[in-house]
Amino acid sequence: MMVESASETIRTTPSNQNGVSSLSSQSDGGGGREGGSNGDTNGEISPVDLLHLQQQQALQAARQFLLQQASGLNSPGSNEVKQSPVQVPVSMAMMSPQMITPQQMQQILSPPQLQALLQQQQALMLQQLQEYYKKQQEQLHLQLLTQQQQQQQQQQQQQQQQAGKQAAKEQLSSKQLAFQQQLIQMQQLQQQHILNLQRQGLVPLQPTAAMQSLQQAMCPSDLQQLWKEVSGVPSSEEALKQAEGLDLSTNSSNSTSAFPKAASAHIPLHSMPNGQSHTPKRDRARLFEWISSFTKADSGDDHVPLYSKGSQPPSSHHEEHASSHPLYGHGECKWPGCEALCEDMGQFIKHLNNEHALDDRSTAQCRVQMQVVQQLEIQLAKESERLQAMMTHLHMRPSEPKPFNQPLNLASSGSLLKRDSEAYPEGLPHPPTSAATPITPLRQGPSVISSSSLHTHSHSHTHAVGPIRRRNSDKYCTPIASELAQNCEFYKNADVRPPFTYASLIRHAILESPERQLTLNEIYNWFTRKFAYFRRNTATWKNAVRHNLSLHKCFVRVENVKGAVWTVDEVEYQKRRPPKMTGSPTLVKNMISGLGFGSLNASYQAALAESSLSLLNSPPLVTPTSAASLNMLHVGHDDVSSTVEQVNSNGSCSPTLSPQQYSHPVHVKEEPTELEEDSRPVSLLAGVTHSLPLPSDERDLEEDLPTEELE
DNA sequence: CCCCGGCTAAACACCG
DNA sequence: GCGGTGTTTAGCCGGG
Repeated sequence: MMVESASETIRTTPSNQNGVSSLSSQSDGGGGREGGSNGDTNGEISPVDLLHLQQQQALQAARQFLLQQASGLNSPGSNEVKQSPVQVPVSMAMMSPQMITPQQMQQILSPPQLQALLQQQQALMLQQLQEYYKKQQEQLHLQLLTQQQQQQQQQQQQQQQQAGKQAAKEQLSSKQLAFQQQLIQMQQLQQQHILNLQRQGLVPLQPTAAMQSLQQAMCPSDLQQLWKEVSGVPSSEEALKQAEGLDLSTNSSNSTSAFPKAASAHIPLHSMPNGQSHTPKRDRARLFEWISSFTKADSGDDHVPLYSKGSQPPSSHHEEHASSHPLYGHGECKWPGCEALCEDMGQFIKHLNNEHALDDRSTAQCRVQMQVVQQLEIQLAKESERLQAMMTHLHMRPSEPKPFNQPLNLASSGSLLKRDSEAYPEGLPHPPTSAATPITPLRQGPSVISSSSLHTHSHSHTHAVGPIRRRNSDKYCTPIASELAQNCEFYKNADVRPPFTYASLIRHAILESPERQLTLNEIYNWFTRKFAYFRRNTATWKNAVRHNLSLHKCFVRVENVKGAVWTVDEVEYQKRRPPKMTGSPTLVKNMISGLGFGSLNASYQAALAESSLSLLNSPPLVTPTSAASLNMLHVGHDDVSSTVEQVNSNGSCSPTLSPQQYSHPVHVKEEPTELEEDSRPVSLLAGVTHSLPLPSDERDLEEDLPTEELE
């Protein structure tokens, strides 16, 4: 009796984590440190870490805010935060603010509030960034001036000596050039940082002086050239194929490789929560808005002629609008590869809506553009590293130890960028700092948790913090594979429950194995290997694993020579997913409303990535008769990238459907007529795999299936 | 309120 | 008998 009541209290401990935990977010920076169990305190701070810190700051501010709210100190005032009064639960109000986890924070504070708080932090940070770069530039200027003075002096000496030391002189002027180069690079660095922040929704989109100088530094023709390099031909199919090829080819490549390859891989992997492969039509408008804003962020402000030839002076009759639309300028459309002439804004808008509507072509072009941007960022990282080395070599202090009182060590910006771009081993899709993956609120969990509430429940291994409803994440959180890939190190070291269901974890473990089959013990090992969380309470979760294996039809036990192994019946797994979830508009709504932080962009970003995931599913490598892969095409689920794995990790790619190929299944869980039911999706998609489908076709297929019950 | 999916706990059976 | 494995049931919880 005593035991029961005790366990009961344990179980009924606040389950307030509900969805939020799974809303966890981005990732991580730790993403790629492979080398070991380091707890990672190295001196350098990557941009991702920087963002984490920023989030922490925001959360800290939120805590203070919360405390104020709780103690009745409503700040008088006009802030929008007030428009949605905080409902602080009593229990919360009694807690020390430091006890409040980010999840709770997210629950307590309404998105606008969080947004506002975050924006405050962002503004601060942006300001600090700018100050930092300003200082750097000043230093460079100073150096430059010094060099010039020295040069002048030396020239005078030379003139006096008449020695004709031409060599020294040249050396000096080359030095001068180098400094000028550094100045430019510094500017670029600054602008890219700002761009990053903006793209990630961390900084409000404002045209800044930095932007303009960026455009001066990066001449449009270069970008144009880049675009052409990436997309080859501006035609949609070419672009699509290009993007597809890129994505398929570079899962394990690192970012320092050749240009087109480098930037790829991440986009689809960061795609969205399960089932989001279909963007509801009503969301398309917003998606378009997002894309526009993205482009805007890229191009900065009006006269940013991303792709303009700049030959034509802006006509006078489309001042405001013309100048306000980032895709329009100098009388022509600046959509990548378009250059259509539009006399006025109205015509341009019409053109935009007609020619660049939200379809596969535009999506693909947008993706390619993302890759362009990402590649530029990678390039920036390298240049920054070089600059750092140069400065180090020249004994220039990049900056004072603490130029301004902030926890962010921007001094190592150069090298930290390097880390982000180069230090991701084993093909982990390292968390991009770019538009390709803005901070996804869904992944804030790990990073946030890791900093603030990481080991909060270490004092007792109860479930007070633990039992997250993984289902939430399972429904609309990030694909498990990409999530795991990104937060691999995080979960490995942090005692945080992964936001996935046991079933999806088991499935992932099995699919990850070379043979697509694992013994129970191997599954156990995978859990303990991958998750610190599963290194304790073994009885509990092992029981759960066994329970899941037995319960779910998608797990098939196969007798092997050595014993029994478990495989995944992908069809069954997909069937488990409620079809309603795919593409549900409420899904996006939930995410947005539940998250706050700039999740709009993230959501649509993910949606975009997801929508273009169909490219990855294009079947050239897939056995056409594979019902499972077909199924995966149309059934969105949480583990989108698993489809990628299907293609990548096993060339033959007969995804786990036939355990017989290894041995004979002993007893499959009875489910009458389940095979017949599959004929429907197969037939619907039957034609898709036989030839490389036109993207639009595939998209339509993909889209019609789930949305038919929505619209 | 009901249903369903997910999690935990536990009992039980089988087997080496 | 013991431990591992596998199955099944029950109860709770949160979301739809």
